[in-house]
Amino acid sequence: MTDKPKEQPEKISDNPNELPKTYEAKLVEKKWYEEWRKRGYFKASVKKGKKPYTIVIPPPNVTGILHMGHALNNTLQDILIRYKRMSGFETLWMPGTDHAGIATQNVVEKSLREEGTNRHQLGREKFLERVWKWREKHGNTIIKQLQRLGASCDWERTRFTMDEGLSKAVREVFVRLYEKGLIYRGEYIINWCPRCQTALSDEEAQHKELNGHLYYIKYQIENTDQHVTIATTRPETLLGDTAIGFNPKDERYQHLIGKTAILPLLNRRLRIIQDEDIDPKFGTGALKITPAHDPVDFLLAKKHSLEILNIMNPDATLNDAAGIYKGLDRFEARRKIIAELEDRRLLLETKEHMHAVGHCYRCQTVVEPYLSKQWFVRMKPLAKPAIAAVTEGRTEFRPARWSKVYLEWMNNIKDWCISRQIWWGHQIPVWYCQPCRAAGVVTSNKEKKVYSEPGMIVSRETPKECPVCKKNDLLQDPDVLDTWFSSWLWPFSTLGWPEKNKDLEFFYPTACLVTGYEIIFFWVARMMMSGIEFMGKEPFKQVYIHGIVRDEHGAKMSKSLGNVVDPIGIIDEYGADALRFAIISITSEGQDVYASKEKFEVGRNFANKIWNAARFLLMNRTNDKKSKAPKIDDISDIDRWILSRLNHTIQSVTDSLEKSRFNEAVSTLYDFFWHQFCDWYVELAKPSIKTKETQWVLETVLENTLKLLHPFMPFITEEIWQKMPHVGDSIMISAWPKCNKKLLNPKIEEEVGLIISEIQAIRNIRSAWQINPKDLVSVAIKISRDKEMKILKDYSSHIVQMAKISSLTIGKQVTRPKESAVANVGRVETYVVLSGLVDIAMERQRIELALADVEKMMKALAGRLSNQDFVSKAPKDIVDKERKKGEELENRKKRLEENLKTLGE
RNA sequence: GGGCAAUUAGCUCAGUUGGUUAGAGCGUUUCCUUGACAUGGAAAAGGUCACAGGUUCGAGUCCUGUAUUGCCCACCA
Repeated sequence: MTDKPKEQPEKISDNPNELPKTYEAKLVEKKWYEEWRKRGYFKASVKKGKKPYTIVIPPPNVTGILHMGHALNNTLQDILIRYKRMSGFETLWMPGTDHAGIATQNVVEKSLREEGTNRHQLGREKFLERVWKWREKHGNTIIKQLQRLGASCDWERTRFTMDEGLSKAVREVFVRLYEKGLIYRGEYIINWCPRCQTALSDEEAQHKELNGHLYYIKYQIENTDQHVTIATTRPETLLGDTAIGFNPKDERYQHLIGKTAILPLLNRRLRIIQDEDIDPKFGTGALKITPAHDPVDFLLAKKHSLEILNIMNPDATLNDAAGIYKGLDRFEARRKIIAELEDRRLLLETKEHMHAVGHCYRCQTVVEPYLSKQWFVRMKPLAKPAIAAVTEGRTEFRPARWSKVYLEWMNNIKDWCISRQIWWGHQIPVWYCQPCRAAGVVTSNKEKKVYSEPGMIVSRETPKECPVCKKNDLLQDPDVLDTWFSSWLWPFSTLGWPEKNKDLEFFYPTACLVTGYEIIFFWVARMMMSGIEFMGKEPFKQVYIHGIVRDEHGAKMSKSLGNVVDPIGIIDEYGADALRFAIISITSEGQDVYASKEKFEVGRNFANKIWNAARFLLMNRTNDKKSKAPKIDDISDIDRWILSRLNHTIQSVTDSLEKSRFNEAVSTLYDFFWHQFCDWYVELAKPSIKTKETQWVLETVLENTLKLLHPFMPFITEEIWQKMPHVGDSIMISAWPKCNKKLLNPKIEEEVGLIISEIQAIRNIRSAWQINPKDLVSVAIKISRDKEMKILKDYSSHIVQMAKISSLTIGKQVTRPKESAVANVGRVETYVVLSGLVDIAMERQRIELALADVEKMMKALAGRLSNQDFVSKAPKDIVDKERKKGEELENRKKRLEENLKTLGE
């Protein structure tokens, strides 16, 4: 562990036995990652004549530590970047982190709490110093972890949403939108988190279905003995009621018109109003109206000029307006009020009631609809072109169904509450001139018809004085902006905007955004709007949405559930390549991923297989230089076969990558390398391994496969490639393989397919009769056509070798040897001599089973072929194929029947 | 309330213009420590593709409905 590798990666060792027995992922990963960085392979710059390919990373929170979701997300991006880099693009993968306002503030506040203090005792300035210090110390964790994953980001460009350039972009955007009339301030019901004590946007309040109660409460009608019953889920809010209402069409309540109701417990007088928006079918049809604590009620209050009474403090305890309930927490108040209503027989009924309750997305506290003055962005005008961009196909979602989700949200977009009552973030670039504010003097934007308040100054730079009174008694708005107000600028702010520069021109717009569906609204949709608004172009051509990584039971991974599979742990144990390979292979397009530690073993095993196969080839190398391509006529059919398979694989993997079907690419490579190359070609080629031709084929197939694997498994492929004879400095910057169509050879594939089936058939018999793998058997093959005769004769030495045969007879006149078992492959009949071992009953059973199988297929086929509709309507080639198949089956049946007859002879 | 996904071998999942005998990994069974690899090799067992209709010569694949599960959205208090 302690000794460092002293190898010189660039140099090709002369020792043919150079790969260590096992793959040391840790050492190799460290070595190559440092080397790649040192050589500047990750760097991107404006290069005329080259096509750009840009991806911006979804900036992880500075508080983040790498979880499987990150591992998946960033592996996908790295695959695209590495693939495009090898394909000749100038690739930029722009990295960075997000300051994550509330999340980060929460983390630092927690440590303050542990020290027995809080941010208010510390004061704003000292607190912010603390947060910056925290970021210095911990903010790089996730970046380092991404590097261990192998991410080929241009790290020298790393940005942070609160660095100077991005802060400038934020202020620029705020001022521009304000001057366009798209930012305003106002008093509305917003989602309030009483624990974080800040406003949240609608998206940050996550609705969860909860099993609550519906309380039926009696409200008395003034000066009568009548009453009206009202159902509510939040009885404590009745303290803030200022009216009750019903639908004007609701006949049950017509007698209430002109009357006044009495608020239970507090005995306040309540107006009775009528409104179309009140649903007569819910509860009793009568509604208690609490303007300061319910968005619908707030609108009704505005419409009917009702009094608006706030009964809550920011921490969700009740305030003075709550009278004797003052100081109680909202839920305590609820219990107390229910109890008192019960005592006074004002609670008529309590029903179970399922309803959706908003929760803070950062701390899971139940949010409170709360009346307060906040800043908002008017979204409809921004949404319009962002809708068109998707409906007109300039930006494409993958899988396509997400565009529906996006459009649904965009079409129903609401204004965005962007102010937060926390300290960590971009402070709102608005100042108030205290004297002018007090005097009611409007200080800015008198001419433009935009929102303004007395004394208000909206400015890109910190103003030195009031433009009107020239005094410098200015106070900045204490609120900060929503974290997403900086993230939504990410695709261009990271490239230097609002400055105009070559990078922006070259690398914007980006090619593909890779992200999970949980942030389509938070981030993707908003980037679309800002990109179009400020750059005049959609920020990405494609949005690739992947699933969420869950545990093996489908639960979200979380520390508290203890079901986390830690990617760094997997990297430590199995290697980054194993992690990358495995996570991609279990991720099919758009589906959630269910991860467990065992699933990563597949990746480790594959890496091990690659390593050992490469070690074997290098051990048997006859030449330290790159082999020269032999004449195509000099190579064997087996060689042609694997070259055909290789080119097929190149084509298929490239297609899969172009279609973003990553798991398909990975499984194609797995199957090709393991089951075609290792299981068959390498085994078949062993006798000729020292020949020039085989050397060249092995080398060529290995090198090209390593290249195809490189985007998925960058480290092991580089390590092996460097140890192979090679041209160039690194596999990372080598050219992506191209399919050579001339080498695609269906005829050879069919022939070798027959040989493989033949070997498998003999092995099957050996296994069924429990012949020891060491023992050789005598085999006779009867063929009926010259075609098969030639193939089998050509490959007879391979069959002998692979099926462990002592003597092999091939011919048309072959008769069944005594005491032998039979297998049929196509029209070829194979007898394996079992001298002494043969058990007639068992062999009969084997043949009868095969016969039953054939008959079943024949029956199905006969049904199809006798169907006139099929014969006349299906395409000719399909019908021909079926007919041919019928002949084959007929033939096979005959042979099996004959075998059954001659059994025991 | 609206929408979206999923339902295929014991388990976890692939299967994209409908067309051979529906595939993989893990697990299981049998055999093998043979000079690349036991993180391995050879062979095998295992599926009425949730259910019910429909379209079609032909459906795991397309349409309609049902059931179960999961997710997202929504101001029925």
